[in-house]
Amino acid sequence: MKGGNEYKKGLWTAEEDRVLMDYIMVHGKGKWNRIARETGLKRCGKSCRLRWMNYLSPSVKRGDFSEEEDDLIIRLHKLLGNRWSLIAGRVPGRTDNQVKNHWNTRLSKKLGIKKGKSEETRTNSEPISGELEKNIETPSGSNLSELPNKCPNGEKEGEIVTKEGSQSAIGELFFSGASRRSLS
DNA sequence: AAAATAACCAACCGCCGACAC
DNA sequence: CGTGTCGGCGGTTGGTTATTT
Repeated sequence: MKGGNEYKKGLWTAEEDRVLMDYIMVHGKGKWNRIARETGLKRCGKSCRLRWMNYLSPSVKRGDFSEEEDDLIIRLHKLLGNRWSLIAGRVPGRTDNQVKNHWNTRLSKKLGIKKGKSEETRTNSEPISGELEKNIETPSGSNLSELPNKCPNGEKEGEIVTKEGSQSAIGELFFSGASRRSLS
């Protein structure tokens, strides 16, 4: 506390990125809090994780969102509300932070959704139905329920595993998400 | 051309659940 | 079994860039 916290804040430098990359190449992901201790990097574990997840990970796609991605996000948001990690898990190459930013800065505007009334986006009168589920398609055209998890290198991606035999991927999505945080 | 404003993006913060000790 | 630590999530903020006046 006193004496300040030894962790650095703000934008990452190329050198810090390199140290983080090197560590992950050798030790793999996880154990984020060890990174600072073992590499001398002056970043807390959370910051390292965020940097990797949102920027350094090879599975992160950069650049503009395509029309298909926009559409997919809009549909998923209708179903899931602000469950950004769940939504991002269904949008290949996009992170929760990217999806969240994209939504807040562009899509919500595009749809005329006002900030501050979050539940506006998921009206109570709109049940999660099989109809909607059918409408969710990935840019590649495959149905949501058969979408494999992203992350080509086999990294575990969130808690959403489309269990074989599961009749409703949406159900899985929804409840696994709902279990994390109380749905207010 | 300069100043003001808007838009965008990266990163931080606080909270919560899972897990190890 | 209780406590502490860690990882993950969603909301929010701050800095930078683009656009408008």
